[in-house]
This record gives sequence, C-alpha cells and structure tokens, in this order.
Amino acid sequence: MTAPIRVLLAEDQGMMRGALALLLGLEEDIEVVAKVGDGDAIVPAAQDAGPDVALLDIELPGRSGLDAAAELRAALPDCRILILTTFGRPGYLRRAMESGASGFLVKDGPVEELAAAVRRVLRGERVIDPALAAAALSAGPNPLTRREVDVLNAAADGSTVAGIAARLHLSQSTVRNYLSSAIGKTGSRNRMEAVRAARANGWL
Amino acid sequence: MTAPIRVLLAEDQGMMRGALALLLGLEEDIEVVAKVGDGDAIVPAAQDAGPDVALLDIELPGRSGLDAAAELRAALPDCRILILTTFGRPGYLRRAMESGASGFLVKDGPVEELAAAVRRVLRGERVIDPALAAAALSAGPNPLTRREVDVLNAAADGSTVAGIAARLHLSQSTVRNYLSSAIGKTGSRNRMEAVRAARANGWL
DNA sequence: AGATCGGCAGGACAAATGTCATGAGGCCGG
DNA sequence: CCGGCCTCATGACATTTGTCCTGCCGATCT
Repeated sequence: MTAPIRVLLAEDQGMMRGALALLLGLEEDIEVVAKVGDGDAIVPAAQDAGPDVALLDIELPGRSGLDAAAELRAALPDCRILILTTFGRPGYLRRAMESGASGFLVKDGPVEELAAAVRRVLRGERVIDPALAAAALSAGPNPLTRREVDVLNAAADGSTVAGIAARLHLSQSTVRNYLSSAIGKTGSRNRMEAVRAARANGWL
Repeated sequence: MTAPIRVLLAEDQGMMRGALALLLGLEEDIEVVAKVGDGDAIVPAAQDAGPDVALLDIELPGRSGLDAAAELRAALPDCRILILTTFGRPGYLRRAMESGASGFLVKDGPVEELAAAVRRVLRGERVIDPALAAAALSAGPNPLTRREVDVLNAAADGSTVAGIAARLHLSQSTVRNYLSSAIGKTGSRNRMEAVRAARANGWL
C-alpha cells in the first residue's frame, strides 16, 4: 500500500470541520494532516503540513477560500485544490477555476462524494458538477467593475450613501453613479436587489 | 446494555446530514432512525420512526425547525428536541425554548459535544450554552409586532413599498408606517439596517 | 493618434423612502 | 368600562435614492 493522501481541511464551522475530518480519517487511504478554521491560516498551515490536497471552504473568516487558493497555488504548486462550498454560485465556480482549483464541490449531495473527489483530484482529474459548469458558462463573466463590487459590498450592510462614500474615500456623487450602474447591470430596481442579485451570482 | 437512543436528524445540507448521521451512528448507544432534509417532512418522519431525540436545524426548506419543534411537541410529547443551528441568535434560543426544545447547540464547537448533548437531553437535562443564554436574556424579547416582522421579511429581498403592500394586501401608507416603526425599534436608519439588525437578533 | 474603458466628480431632476400627526376599530387585562 | 396596544389607513413633509448628462484623467488596445 502506498502512503496515504495528505489532506488539509479549511472550514469555519467547527462541527462541520470536525465531522469531515473524522470521516475522511476513516478512509484507509486518507489522512487529515491539518485542520483550519480561518482563511489567513491556510497557507501557513499548508507550508507546515505539506498536504497533497487542500479542501477549502469559500466563506471563511479572514481571507476567502478563493483568495487563499490563488496564494496556495503559488506557494505549493503540487498541492491540488478542491473547493467545498455551501453555494453553487456560477461566479464562485468561475473564480475557483481561475484561482487554479482542480475541483468544486457543493455541500449538498452525499458525503461519499467527498472522499471520491479527493482521490480523483489527486489523480489529476477535474471534479465539477456538470450542471453547475453549464450554469457558470451560460451566466457569463462578472459584468461589474472592481469599484462597483466595492460599493455594493459597502452598501450590503445598509450604509447610507454618505457612509459608503466616507468608507471608500469617494464623493457621494461617485458612489451614486456606481450604485446606479451596478443596479443597471444586475437588472435590479434598487441596491437591495442589486446586492442580492450580485450575491446570487457569486459576484461579490 | 439498554436499547440504543433513537435519533431523528433534520438538516438541509446533504453533506452535513450525512456526516452527522455517520458520526452519531459510530456511537455505540446511538442509532439514527430517520434523516430528513425538509422541514415539512419532520413530523411525518417522526411519527413513522418514533425517535427518542429529534436533532433539528432551524434554517430548512419548508417550515423552519422551530415551527416543526412546536408541532413535534404536540405530536410526540415524549420525544426530546435538540436544536442545532449555525447561528447563535438570542431570538432563536428564546423561540426554541418556547417551542419546547430541551437543548440548543450551535454548529461551532467540537463534534464530541453532539453525542454528549443527545445523551444529556435524553436524561432530562437542558443543554444550553451559558453565554448564549445570558445574551438571550439580556437582549430581551422580540420588540417587533407580527406585522412589523411580516413587513421586514417582505422587504428583505429588496421589494419596493408597492410590492410589499401588494404581497401583504396592505396600503402603501401602512407598509411605510410599519417599516418606520421597525426601523425605530431596531435603532436603524433604513430598512436594510433594520432587516440586518432583526436578523442578527433572530427576530425574523 | 484615436477609440475605448474604467475611475472619479458635479448638477439637476423625478421617484422612493422615512417621519410625523392623526384617527378609526378591535381586543385584552385591570 | 377604561386604558393600552395592535392593526390599518391618510396626508403632508423632508430626505434619500436612483437616473441622466456632462466632463476630466489615465491606461490600454489598435
């Protein structure tokens, strides 16, 4: 028998993290060598543990799993990356692929998929839900500019135009222009809808 | 050895559901007799399987775990209810207790807590994070009226006043009054903040 | 060099939103 | 039976928001 597959697990929910770690550990050929609950801890932990596969959640405290994936790719080129997320948003899948991930799993679907995906990814295969891939392609790329994303993010918590302008060091006019164009691009009628639409597409 | 503890598991995320079921099944004295991913399926499944403990997520498709808890309490008075949720919101805890739950667990914290909580609940103990209980008490009860909650919920997706009024069969003036008072009660400056604040407190 | 795009800003205008005062009816507890 | 609360509704008002147009700058592509 060959050496077990070394897996790094990044997931913020403690119970989920523990459960997945235990499950993967039950597999004969898999060993969880690092468990992390914070996005900023991913790269250091990986450099320390040297995993073969990194299993990354997207929504994490600190930097997101997608951002961490890009850095991990640079720091440990031989480590395969498998994104594991709650939300099968088209933009997430797109960004995951651009960040050099080898696979993209949603947290629905059976647990058995997980170990199977880890093995397939290590073999060099890509693991992507075909329906999700189709959705990502048909949705097209993110139409929002950097600043539009910034402004939507700043607006997401209910800040007023003045507050957003202050936070981003912009004039109120500029903020309203960005908001207006973001609303237009998302086909919405106001910021709330725009934020929701952009979120649903994984554009934030 | 006595008969194993019969557990019903309601959780919408397939991977989480499968992982928890497997983990609980590993315990010698616990048997998962029903797995459910939809709030409306809880009571029927419970009547079918006759569990000793029901482990319920709150955010579910169909009716929420809190609503299901109340019905379950009426249908199977001997079944203990343990709420398992992502969000430790004061209002959730309060409503859980009012619905007759015996315990309230957040999905952070170690997995080992879970089996331990199941056993303790069956023994008649209450399982509640003390810090969370304190927060729930200090936060006080939900200050929003039924209609204010309705209107906030309807506003949460970015609908305009006209849309909300149509959906709730109210006049636009009434909707604006409810919004205004909800904004006042939550200490917010607009609906977005009000929705966020109410959500954070578990008032929706 | 010219065209295009993104970032930034101002002004003017219409529409939506939030506030307030006021008042009707219903229901409950003291 | 009265006071208090909730529901529902108007109208008037100030503020905020969203739209549109104009303009400037720098980067990039052709």
